[in-house]
Amino acid sequence: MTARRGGGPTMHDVGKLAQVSAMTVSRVLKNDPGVSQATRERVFAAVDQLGYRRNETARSLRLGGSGMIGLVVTNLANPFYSRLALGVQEVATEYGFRVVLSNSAEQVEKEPGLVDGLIDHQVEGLIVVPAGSRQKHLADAMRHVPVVLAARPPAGLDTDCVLVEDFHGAREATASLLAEGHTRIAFLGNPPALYTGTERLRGFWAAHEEAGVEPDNTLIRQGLVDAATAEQAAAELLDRADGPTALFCTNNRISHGAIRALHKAGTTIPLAGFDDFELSDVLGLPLTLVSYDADEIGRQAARLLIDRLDQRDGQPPAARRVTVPTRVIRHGPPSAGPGAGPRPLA
Amino acid sequence: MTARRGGGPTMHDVGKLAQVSAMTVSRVLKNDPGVSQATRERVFAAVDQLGYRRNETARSLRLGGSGMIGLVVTNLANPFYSRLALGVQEVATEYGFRVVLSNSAEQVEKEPGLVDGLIDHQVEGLIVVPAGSRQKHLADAMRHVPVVLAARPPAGLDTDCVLVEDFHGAREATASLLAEGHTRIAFLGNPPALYTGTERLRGFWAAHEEAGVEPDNTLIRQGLVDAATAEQAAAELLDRADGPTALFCTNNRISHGAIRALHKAGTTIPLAGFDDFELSDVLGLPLTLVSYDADEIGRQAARLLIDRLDQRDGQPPAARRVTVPTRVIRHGPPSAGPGAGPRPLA
DNA sequence: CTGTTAGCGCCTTCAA
DNA sequence: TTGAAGGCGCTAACAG
Repeated sequence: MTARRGGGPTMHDVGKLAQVSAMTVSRVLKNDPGVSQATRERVFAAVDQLGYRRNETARSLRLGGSGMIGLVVTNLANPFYSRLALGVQEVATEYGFRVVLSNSAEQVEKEPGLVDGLIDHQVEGLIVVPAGSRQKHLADAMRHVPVVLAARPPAGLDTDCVLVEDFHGAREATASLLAEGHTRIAFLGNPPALYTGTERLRGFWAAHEEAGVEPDNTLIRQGLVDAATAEQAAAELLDRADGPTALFCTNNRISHGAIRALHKAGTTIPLAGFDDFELSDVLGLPLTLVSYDADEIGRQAARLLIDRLDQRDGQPPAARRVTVPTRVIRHGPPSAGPGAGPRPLA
Repeated sequence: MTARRGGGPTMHDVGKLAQVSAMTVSRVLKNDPGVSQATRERVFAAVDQLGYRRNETARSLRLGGSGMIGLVVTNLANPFYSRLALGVQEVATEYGFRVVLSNSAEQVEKEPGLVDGLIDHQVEGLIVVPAGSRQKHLADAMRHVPVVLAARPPAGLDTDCVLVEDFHGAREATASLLAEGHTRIAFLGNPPALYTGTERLRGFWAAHEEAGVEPDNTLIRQGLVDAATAEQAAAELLDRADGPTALFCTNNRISHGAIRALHKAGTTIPLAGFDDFELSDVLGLPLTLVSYDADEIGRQAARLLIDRLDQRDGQPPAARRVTVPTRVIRHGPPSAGPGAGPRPLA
């Protein structure tokens, strides 16, 4: 309640009460050894009595270095991002940094503003999952603080990033469908402007080539941005006489949409996709999911960033690229194979 | 890269380049009308050339008021909290505040430290979803800044909160099971130390009383903290000869655990619970879910807080209590009623 | 229209 | 072991 703007006791107030100078208070609070036990105690008592809290804003102004790192993601409601954020926080906390989180709420055009805002607030570094393909604002940001990218590679920037084995995972999951005899696999993908979009399509394609199967271009739908668009695309494909015998989805939201389409159509065909999700194992659907540790992406990104922060005075390290492994998980009933065609849902 | 601690150009640098004083730069950046167009342009040019960004830390030190509000939640990975966070951000941004997010990662004992840290960083107010039942640290916090509680009522504090219709929702969902003839409904609940725990149990109980059904105490399990503990509790109950014919779960994680237990047991009985979740409609289970808008909790909490911030100099408003409505959603096949007993899963 | 002075709360440096 | 001076970057309040 004391808190009208600028209220609150200062070190000076504490000092007055403890009958020492503000300087001594500062020393006590910093655990500086050169203070007598007696004054120490008086100071702590005064701190307690006043409910004094050190003003970190003033402190960082003086010291230079706010102890904060910024994290920019597009959509916290997507578990991928929230887990990533948790990973970042875990490592940041360990190294004494605070994380300031910004969320662009799916609006790509807001990202530059968020990045600028974080820099204005003196974050010492940034971890960004770029929402779009333009990274000019990140180049600008790098003039001020180190920037590490997560889940997307730099485009025209020279900096670190943490990536998922997008190509490998997509290839493996697709291969598993092909191995079951499927030759008409639909591809439901996010916009190709995104790295993950093209990379996962490449994996999909490579698996086909390796299996000697020609992908049917009419079964490839890109540019899906959420569960709703994915559901519609899936529904259209399923409705075709020469529809797919299996689906490949490039992320969790697209899988959700496709699953909903299958459900509404009252049929099921095997589905492979990126990102495991909660309850995937109880759906009773034949799922092949490419799973990876989103927390770990965040942890690694934080480590790369903090490492860069540690080396600020020296030669900045060359851009590094860290990869987080994927593994394929099978859920639900064994696939009936392509011959069986769409099964009615039990 | 320029960013060793304390680096970066200052207003003074900009001024020198534009041949004006730092004060004039300040005025230009603040859109102060009393500056000639010519100098304006020179200043902007200099800003551009230097890549200057105003130091918000110094600014807020001077102005008093950081423009930040703090949000403390236990687990961002839970969609309930991430949606709440989105709601807070939405309103905060609208009013020109930045949100600093802290996550206690399920460790109740970390919460006081997070709150203190946010205060040290000069947040102007706090929104907290208290993890435990002790709120002493929040009383301390209120000495410094206004605090608004979300999803839990204050205990021994005099401040605003935003609540869900816990009692009402639980009663309604339970009543719907009772109306189908179930008399042996298991209650799977979180720790009774939590408000939501007791409140939802009250609703469960009230529905029974109204239906003239005596709840079986041996079917009531409280203190479940995550999906795993819930799964185990559900499994034990389902294993009993005189087990329940329906389940009531007090939150999404407990529902997930229970659903997994049902799945592993290869049976299904109707399940009612708090929190709708993704794909709930596709599970093919008879679900009765109490749904509400978690974003809205965040939005309302932010509004209450900002309103308090606006009134800092005047008389602080009396503690307000806002309620977010619930509604009951039915998914999956119609309930077979209690007579049918556990059905084998399709 | 523009500049000077002073100080937000803290800490580094130097002196006692 | 403690204190005084000065300044981090910025901006109100007062000149001019």
